Amino acid sequence: METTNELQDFIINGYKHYIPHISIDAAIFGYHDHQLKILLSGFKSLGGYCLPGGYIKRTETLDEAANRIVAERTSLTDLYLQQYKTFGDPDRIKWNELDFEKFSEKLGIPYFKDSWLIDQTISVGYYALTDFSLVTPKAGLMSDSCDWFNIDEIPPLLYDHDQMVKDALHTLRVQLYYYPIAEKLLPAKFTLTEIHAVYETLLGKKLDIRNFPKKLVFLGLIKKLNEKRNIGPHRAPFLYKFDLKKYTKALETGTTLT
Amino acid sequence: METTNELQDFIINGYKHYIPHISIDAAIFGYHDHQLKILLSGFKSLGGYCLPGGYIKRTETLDEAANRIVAERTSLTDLYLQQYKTFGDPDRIKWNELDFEKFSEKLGIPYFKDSWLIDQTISVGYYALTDFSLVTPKAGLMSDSCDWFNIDEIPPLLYDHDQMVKDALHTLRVQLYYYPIAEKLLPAKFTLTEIHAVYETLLGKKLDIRNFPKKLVFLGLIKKLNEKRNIGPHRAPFLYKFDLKKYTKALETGTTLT
DNA sequence: TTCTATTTGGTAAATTTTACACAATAAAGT
DNA sequence: ACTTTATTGTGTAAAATTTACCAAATAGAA
Repeated sequence: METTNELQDFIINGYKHYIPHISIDAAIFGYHDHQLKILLSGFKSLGGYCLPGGYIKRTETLDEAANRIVAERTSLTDLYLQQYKTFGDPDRIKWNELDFEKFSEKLGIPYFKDSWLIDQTISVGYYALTDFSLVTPKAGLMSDSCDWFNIDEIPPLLYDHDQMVKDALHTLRVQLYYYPIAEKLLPAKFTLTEIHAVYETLLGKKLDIRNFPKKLVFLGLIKKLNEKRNIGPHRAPFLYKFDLKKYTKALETGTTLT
Repeated sequence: METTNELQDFIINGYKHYIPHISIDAAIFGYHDHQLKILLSGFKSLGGYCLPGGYIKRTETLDEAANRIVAERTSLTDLYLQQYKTFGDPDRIKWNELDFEKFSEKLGIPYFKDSWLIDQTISVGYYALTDFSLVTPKAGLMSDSCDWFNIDEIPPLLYDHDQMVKDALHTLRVQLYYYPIAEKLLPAKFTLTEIHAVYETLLGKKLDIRNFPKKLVFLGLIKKLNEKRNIGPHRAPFLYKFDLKKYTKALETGTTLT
C-alpha cells in the first residue's frame, strides 16, 4: 500500500474516469492436481476475502474492463473470459457493517463515506479460466493479498460473492459440457489421464477412463503426439494436444461432451 | 403523453429514486401462427423503435425491476424472465446523433442534455416469454407506441438494440433445447401439431412430426387430454397440456429436447 | 360412398452410449 | 533375466437412443 497517493486520487476523483454504480467481479479459475482453484483477494481492513474486481473506465467495453481487471491480478491478458450474470440486489452490500471511520483514518481521506464508491453498485460477473501454473497472483491497489484457494476450501466471502462463485461455477460446469474449454486449464501438451481428471474434478462425476478420451479423439478435438511422458515405473502415456481448427470451431458451435 | 408533469419530474428528479448509469432492456417474445413475435416501443422523436426498457429503483432487485418494466408494456406480471447479457460498450448510444434541443423543447425542460439520463449507461438485457394472445401492448411514459413485430420483419433498431435482439434470440434458442419453455408461448391446451410448430419456428429447423411429440410424451412433459380440437375437414387431433410436476422439474434440471 | 388432408400407432434400421475384458509397457525389485 | 506392480490403451459386445418411414384412423366435403 505504498501508493497511497494513487489510491487517494482514485477515491476522490475516480468518478471522472470510471462509471459509478457499476463494477466488475471476476471468478478466476485454475486447475492443479485434481483440484479446481479460484483466485481470491484478501482485505485486512474488512477482515475477509472476495473476488477480484474493479470499475469500468468510461472508454472501455465491459470485456476490455474485465480483461484489465483480470490482468491486474494474474499479469496475463486474453484469458478465456465469459460474462455469466449481473448482480444487483439492493442489499448485496451491507453498508451498515462497514466501519467508515476506520477507512477514512487508514486511507488518510476526510469523508470516505461520501465518496462516489459508497453508493449502490451493480456488479457484472465474469469468470475466467487459466493454466494455474502460469499465474503468479498479485495484490492490487486496494487489496492486501491475492491467492489461489481450492474451490471446496474457500472461506465465507464478503458481500454476495459466495453467490457469485456459486453461479460462476454453475455456468462453468454447464459450458464445460458443450464447449471444450478444458483446453484453457491445461498446458499445451497433456496425457489422456490428465484431461480425464480435469473433467472428472470439474464436473464432479465419474467418467469412463476409456470411453471419454476415445470420444475426444473421435471428435478430432485432440490429437496424439509422437511423444510420451515419463511417469516413473509405469507404462509411459502418449502426450496429446488440442487440434486448433476443430477446437476453435467447437468453441463457436458447441459439441456435446458426454 | 398527457402526463407531462410526471415525465418532467422523472427527468429532473429521477436519480433520487433510480440508479443512474444502468438500465434494463427487455426482449419480450410471443408466438402466433408459425411466427415468433417481439414487442417493440416506438419513439416518434427519435424516429425509430427499440426494446422496451427502464431504470432500476433503488429499492428493487434486477429481477423485480425487469418484472415491473415488462408489466408496464404487457399488463402481465410474473412472465418467464431471464437475464441473458449485460451490454456496456461506451459507444452503444450515439449521443451526437440525438437532437437535445428538440427534446428540451418537446419535453418543456430547459437543459435536458444535462439530466442524469444523458450519460454513459450500461444495460442489463432480459428476455421474456408470453402467450401472445394474452397481451395488449401499451405505450409507456416516454414511448409513443408499443406493438408486436414478426421477428424477421423488424426495422433496424435504435442504439445497440439489434445486437440485443440477436443475443436474446440466441439465448432463447439455446435454452429451448434444454428447458421446455415452449410452455410459456402456448395456451394451456394445445395439439401436438401446434407444439411441434412452435419448436420448428423457434429453432428454425425441421423436426420429425411423429418422433418429436412422441419424445415429449415419453418424457412425461405433456399429457393427453380427453378432448379434441375441431380443425375442419380433417381428423380431429387430441388436446394436450403440460404436466406441471414433470415440467417444473425439467425447468430446474434441464432435459435435452432433440 | 369416396376423396382429401391430417393425425397417430407402430416398427425396423442406424447411430450413439455404456460396460468391460485383456494386452501392452515402464521401471524397480529379486 | 525374470517377476512384480501400476497404469495405459485397443477392441468389442450389449444396451439405449435416435432416426426414418409405413400404414391405419378419422373428420368433413364432394
